[in-house]
Amino acid sequence: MNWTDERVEKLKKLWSEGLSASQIAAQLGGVSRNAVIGKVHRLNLPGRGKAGGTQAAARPKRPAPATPRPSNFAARPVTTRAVARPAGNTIPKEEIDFETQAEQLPVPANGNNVVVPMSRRLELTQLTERTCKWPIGDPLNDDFHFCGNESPDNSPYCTYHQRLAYQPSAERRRMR
DNA sequence: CCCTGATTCGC
DNA sequence: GCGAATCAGG
Repeated sequence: MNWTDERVEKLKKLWSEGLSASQIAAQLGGVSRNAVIGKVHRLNLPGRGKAGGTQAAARPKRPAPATPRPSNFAARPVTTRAVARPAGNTIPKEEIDFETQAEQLPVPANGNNVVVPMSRRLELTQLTERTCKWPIGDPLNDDFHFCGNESPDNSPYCTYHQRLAYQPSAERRRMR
């Protein structure tokens, strides 16, 4: 597809709004994210400094053409060190007042321990073949998003939303 | 593996 | 000028 003036304008606009190259490519259509990035560079648009999700600056221009290795020298064993990390926590502030918790979760105690998974809050343009496409929220609202959790094989939904989507007759009868 | 942007280079 | 391949990083 050609880079018409309109498309270039849209590119500039979306890029300035901070959308990622792949998102822009998805909106423009007919181009890859590489094409978008290439065009951005050719237009001399400001790249993404440290914000959003890119670094890769100050790289050596050359990937080192060919290593002139002395034949009497064996390849040096690269020593990689594993550093112990502080281990980030994912503690969801459990400050629940036990006297106030009249009703915790509406989970039916009929045997299945179904837990509503946390969604990844993906936007439409970020969905891939492996992401759950279960819509959450009002499409007219600006907090509309998709589940985005991993879906098995080629299924459009994750294992949780699969059940909601297809509701096996046997399971449906047991409900409520 | 998913994603991000950056760079190179044959076309 | 274009963008796939590749690279580097989260």
